[in-house]
Amino acid sequence: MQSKNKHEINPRISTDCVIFGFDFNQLRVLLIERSAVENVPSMMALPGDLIYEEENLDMAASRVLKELTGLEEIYLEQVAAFGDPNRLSKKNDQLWLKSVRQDPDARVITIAYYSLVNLDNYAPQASSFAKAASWILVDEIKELAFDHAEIVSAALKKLKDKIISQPIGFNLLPEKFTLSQLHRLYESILGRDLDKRNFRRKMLKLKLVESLDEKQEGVPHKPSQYFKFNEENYNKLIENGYDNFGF
Amino acid sequence: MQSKNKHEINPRISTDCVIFGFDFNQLRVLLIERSAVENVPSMMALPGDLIYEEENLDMAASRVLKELTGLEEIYLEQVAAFGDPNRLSKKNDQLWLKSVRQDPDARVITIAYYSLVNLDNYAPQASSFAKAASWILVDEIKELAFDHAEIVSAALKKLKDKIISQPIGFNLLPEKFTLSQLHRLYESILGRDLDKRNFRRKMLKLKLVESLDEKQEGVPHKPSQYFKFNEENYNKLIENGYDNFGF
DNA sequence: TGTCTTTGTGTCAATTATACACTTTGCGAA
DNA sequence: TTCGCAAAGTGTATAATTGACACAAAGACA
Repeated sequence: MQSKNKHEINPRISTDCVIFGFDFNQLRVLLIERSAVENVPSMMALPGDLIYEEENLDMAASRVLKELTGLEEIYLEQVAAFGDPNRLSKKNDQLWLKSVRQDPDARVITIAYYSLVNLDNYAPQASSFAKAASWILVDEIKELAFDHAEIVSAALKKLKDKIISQPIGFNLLPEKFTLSQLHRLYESILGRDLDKRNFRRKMLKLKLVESLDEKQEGVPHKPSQYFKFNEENYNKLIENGYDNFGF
Repeated sequence: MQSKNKHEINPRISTDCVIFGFDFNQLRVLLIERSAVENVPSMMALPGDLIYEEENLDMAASRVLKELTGLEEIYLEQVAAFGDPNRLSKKNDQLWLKSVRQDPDARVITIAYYSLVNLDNYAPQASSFAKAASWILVDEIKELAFDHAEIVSAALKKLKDKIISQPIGFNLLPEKFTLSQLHRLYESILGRDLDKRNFRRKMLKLKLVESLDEKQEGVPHKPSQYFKFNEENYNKLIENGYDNFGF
């Protein structure tokens, strides 16, 4: 780690956050709008910024997320580092950087993080250099700034892998939820249908949810039972090394 | 990504490589020996160094690995980024850095990579600042420089996750191998026993190995059949989204 | 020819995965 | 009031997979 020569550089380091949210129907990602500058239309991007001196990477990701979108207290997990020397060199990205950055040609390596939230609990408030922050349907993302589309894909893959092997996903739901909501959540993330009866059977057998004495009201169909997440059983399961949730 | 203030830094970026090798019995990791300096005994470390300007992260990892150990053409996969501001600040690490680095206090964020090789095919040759490079049993690693023990743990966890869900591991074996060797390989990585008959049944059903018309010779017991990896079937399996190898 | 060592093999029971369709509930419109 | 609607909720049969378990076969060597 100590050799020195002309090739070496001090690149800049940023973090970008891929926050997935679920609106009871579809999976969305929190994106900010990059301001339009001369000849460059505005464009959606992941919330991300450079890290600070005294921060570790996790802290940097949390801070940046809060600064750009107002969201805080979100558990973030690392996706990967993205460091292609050309990751900022698409023409529009370059033009944009030139108009807003002091050192537009500096290489930037980014550490991507992801998380899952119940988007009803988080109303993003754009600030700092973000012009807007909003929840965009994953399926409708077209072009993103820099290599952010690639980062979103990598984060989504990570999320799929994780939800297959571990019963996460309860963070995305409100305190009380119905099994149909949970079912749709899993289908949204995995991008495929899951049999309703088999899904319910599995969930109930694991005892990760317990039914409340409360039903939906005012719906024009049979009201569904509300459930809550049983954190105690979840912790037991994880302690026992259970890592095959099996979807 | 463009705000500017006093907190921001240009840290240095390195890569560290966790190369796992298998000697037909146990899992080992390729470590280099960090030179002793005044008052600091020599210490084992992962091969790692700073990245170059024009390199992407994968290329940097390959180059660094080659420079320090002579190993090349190894497929490396990212583990994670490690960027704690104090990751280089253990006392002995600091003393060592002061004696060999021009800027011992610079913060260094490292991108860790890992791989698996058949160690018979790779005889490490220490060079550059590595005093020695050798294959150390994973179970016998004691203290490593910097946060490298943490990095090895993270890489091992990644390797386990991967070998559970995907039939990797053939890269670790010679072109022809016996099912017992493959069996021991899996047991070494997972750190637990696997039933011999069940293991063989699963391997043969997946058709990832095919038997050769060749047996062991000169062994003082029943000679075992040689097999080879069937790459075609492996690719088919991966294409079909098969991701539950099931160990 | 006997002993040693590792290879190689089959079955049964338990668990898990998959496929599949109808009844129930409550609302609101006619 | 009753009818239709929409989503909730429920059971079973079959196939596939897992896990546990013990002994015979092959070849080397003494």
